[in-house]
Amino acid sequence: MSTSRPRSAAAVPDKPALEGLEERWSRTWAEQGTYAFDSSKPRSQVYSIDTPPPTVSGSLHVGHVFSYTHTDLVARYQRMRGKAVFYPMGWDDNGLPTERRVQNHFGVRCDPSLPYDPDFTPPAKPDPKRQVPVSRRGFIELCERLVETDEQAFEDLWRRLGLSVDWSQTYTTIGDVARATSQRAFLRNLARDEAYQAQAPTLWDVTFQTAVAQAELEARDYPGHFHRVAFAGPAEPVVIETTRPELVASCVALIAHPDDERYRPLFGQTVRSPVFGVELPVLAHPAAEPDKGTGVAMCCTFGDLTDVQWWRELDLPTRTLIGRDGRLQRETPDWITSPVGQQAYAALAGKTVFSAREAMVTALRDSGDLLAEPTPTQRKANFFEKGDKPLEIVSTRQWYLRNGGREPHLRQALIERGRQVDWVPVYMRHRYTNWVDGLTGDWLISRQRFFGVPFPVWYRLDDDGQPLHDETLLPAETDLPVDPASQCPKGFEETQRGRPGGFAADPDVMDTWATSSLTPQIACGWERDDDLFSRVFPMDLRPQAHDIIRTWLFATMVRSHLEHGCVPWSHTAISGFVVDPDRKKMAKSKGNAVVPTDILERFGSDAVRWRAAMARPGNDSPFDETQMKVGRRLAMKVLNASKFVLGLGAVSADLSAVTAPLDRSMLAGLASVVEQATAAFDAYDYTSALEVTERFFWTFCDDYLELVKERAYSEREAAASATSALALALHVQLRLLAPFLPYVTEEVWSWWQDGSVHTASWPAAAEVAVGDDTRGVLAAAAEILTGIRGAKSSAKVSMRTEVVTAVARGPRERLELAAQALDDLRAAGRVSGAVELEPADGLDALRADVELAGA
RNA sequence: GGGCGCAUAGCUCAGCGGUAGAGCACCUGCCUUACAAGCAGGCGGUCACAGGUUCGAUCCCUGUUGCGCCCACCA
Repeated sequence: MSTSRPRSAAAVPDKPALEGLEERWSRTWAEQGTYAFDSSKPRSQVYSIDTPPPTVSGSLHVGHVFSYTHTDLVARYQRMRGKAVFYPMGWDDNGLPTERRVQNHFGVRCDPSLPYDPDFTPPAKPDPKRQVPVSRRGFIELCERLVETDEQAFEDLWRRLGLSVDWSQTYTTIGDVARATSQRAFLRNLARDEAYQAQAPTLWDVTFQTAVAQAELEARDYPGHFHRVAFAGPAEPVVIETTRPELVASCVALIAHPDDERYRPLFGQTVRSPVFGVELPVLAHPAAEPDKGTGVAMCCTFGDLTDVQWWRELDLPTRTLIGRDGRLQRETPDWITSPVGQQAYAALAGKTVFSAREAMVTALRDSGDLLAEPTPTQRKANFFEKGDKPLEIVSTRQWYLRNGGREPHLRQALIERGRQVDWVPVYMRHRYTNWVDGLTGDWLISRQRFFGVPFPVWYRLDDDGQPLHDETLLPAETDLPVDPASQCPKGFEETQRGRPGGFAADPDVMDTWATSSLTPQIACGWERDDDLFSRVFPMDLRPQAHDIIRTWLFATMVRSHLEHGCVPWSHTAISGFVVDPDRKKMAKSKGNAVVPTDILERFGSDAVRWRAAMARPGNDSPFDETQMKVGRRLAMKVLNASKFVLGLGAVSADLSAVTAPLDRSMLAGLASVVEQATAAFDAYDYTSALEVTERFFWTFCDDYLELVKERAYSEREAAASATSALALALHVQLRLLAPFLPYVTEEVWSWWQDGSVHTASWPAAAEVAVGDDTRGVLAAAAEILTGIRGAKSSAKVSMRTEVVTAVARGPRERLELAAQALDDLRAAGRVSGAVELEPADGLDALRADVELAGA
């Protein structure tokens, strides 16, 4: 064997077992730095992976276990191919989930207006009703403290699963590096005019009181009612239909389609709103749909995105009614001028949308303008994916990043970037293109939250203490990360904060995707470690699930395109979900999630990995425990078969000693398996690589081992051919299986080889190449053996039963192949007499007719 | 309404122009000194439906139906 030095087989245990392998080998790998990244390799010899950072305040379920295993299979294959694998792990501790968790755990709340107190200690007994305020910096410190334990638990699980991550390469999405990177990238975007701020209608979550981005929307069914409402027209009442009567007071126009004959005479005229008596124009716009409702719509600022379009394109006034807290504004709007209208508004002021709607329906009923009882309907409404109240549209000042939503050129460029990435599976690219094509605006990156990366921006204050949004004060890149709430801009004193003529910090934080879109830059050492960056970026692989193509994948593409002018990675592999047996997505909230530690405990890591490997990229797979048992059986079989092979004395060999046709035939088959598995892995088709390897392995065990063991046991010279072939086959198969079953393969490797199987080289077909002359010998012999076994099976006798005579019939060429392994066949079939070979060209398969002893 | 995917044995899935495959489950046997968490053998399918192309279609094309996911639909 060329790659490593054989040792004696004395290390083979009597009773190999799976128990204890995870603990032993994961410790060894950690101690020996088996998976450490070799940062001296040039880019061409590096394989770098943009691992998804799991949300640490969430919990891992078996779906994570599967998808992270998929990535590890590729990582292990590339490592064995000789690549230095850059395989970092991040922890996503940025954003709302951690914010809530830290609040509950420590009994604190973040108040960015507070100065940083380095001696802050959270309450000894957290009281959820009395959360102690803490500065943003203090809050981040608490977060970092809390996630440390979470991260340790996650790391323990990943290590146990056998992920070959380089644990010295970890990052968090709220740590210094991530904050500095996010702020640096933002400052660069700002300098290139890719980031800008604007006062504009914004999708707004009233619960979290923050703006949300298009990518975070979720349309859900929402029950409502249609209300037929009359506006006083010049002649007759104009009737509209609305599900949001509470917005009548913010109505700015009635709008119908320009070609709609029913309303054409009204265009240019005015109507009066019911209850409030506000005079409103009737206007024409092609976005109005004649067959919806009554064909004429009430345009409010803002009820939905069509309102925004009308407002913008028809240059309508802004009559904001709903505040950031989701309640109708308390002061009577100045556009309601009649005393009756003002009095009516008083009944709505300060109410939530829900109560205001009830009150408004009463008012309309009283005024006689509600023409029919409301009829129930199911409508779709936009929700923040983490929220539970429909989004409102509120005009606010926000930061945006250009993402092609408004610029066709940029949009096309980003779609083109999507084409430059190899998608696994390919059809997932459509989801990307589809999403980019459907963008309706730029990426809103600011959030009115506390725990996140703050915008590295201050504003100069005017003489009244109001921020001058055009006069931004920015930090130097070398000073990043900054917390503008606790640090002051260059040239100012902290005492000038909030004072007229002084400065104020931008109060917002970045969207969590604005940070996680930079995982390649964070992990690869962008502007921090130029040498590393040049060796690992652009990366080779982005593995992720299909539900976050529109968010994480797209956002990462945007950042890389804008900053580096290239794609962030050459490949992306999209995992499916693990679903429950009813095909529903597993989620902790649904109570159908399977706890990974439990599964690993019961079946072992290799078994779980085997099951994960059977799920092809992009395909959802149902969770089924019986499948885990199959993987466990394979792992056990590897231990037992290896023990047997080594016990036969097959520990060292060279190819030239393999002379028996049966042995050569087996190796020829193995050479083909190596080629197929390699091609499959190169195409990221780990499932096929496993299938072809596993199929061979079972044949190897059930047919070849049975046929050859008598000869291998024997003292004859022919034994050397068998033991050499066995040793070669084991050496190759262990490496083929190593990415899938890292524990048992490492265990067996340690019995007779030095070093780790995981740093051994991926097998080459040449290692077992014997030429084609004996191809088919093993298959033909196995076929006759099957016939003999079948005869014994139907006679319901033991396989040990002696066969007196056997006659094999079938195509002449197949018989001739089998003839080359006749002695082995006789031994395996326990044939005491002769095995006759009778050509029968009418048959297309080999048959065996046997006479059993004692029959 | 648009996009994408799926439909093959009871279940999970391969195959994708030339007479239907695997594993699991099930049935029948076998303690065979590597493995009973094993081994051997077996049962089981008009490859969703309807057309078309072809000498030939599970496979290619068109349509239909059903399922899943994504997006749009908020008057």
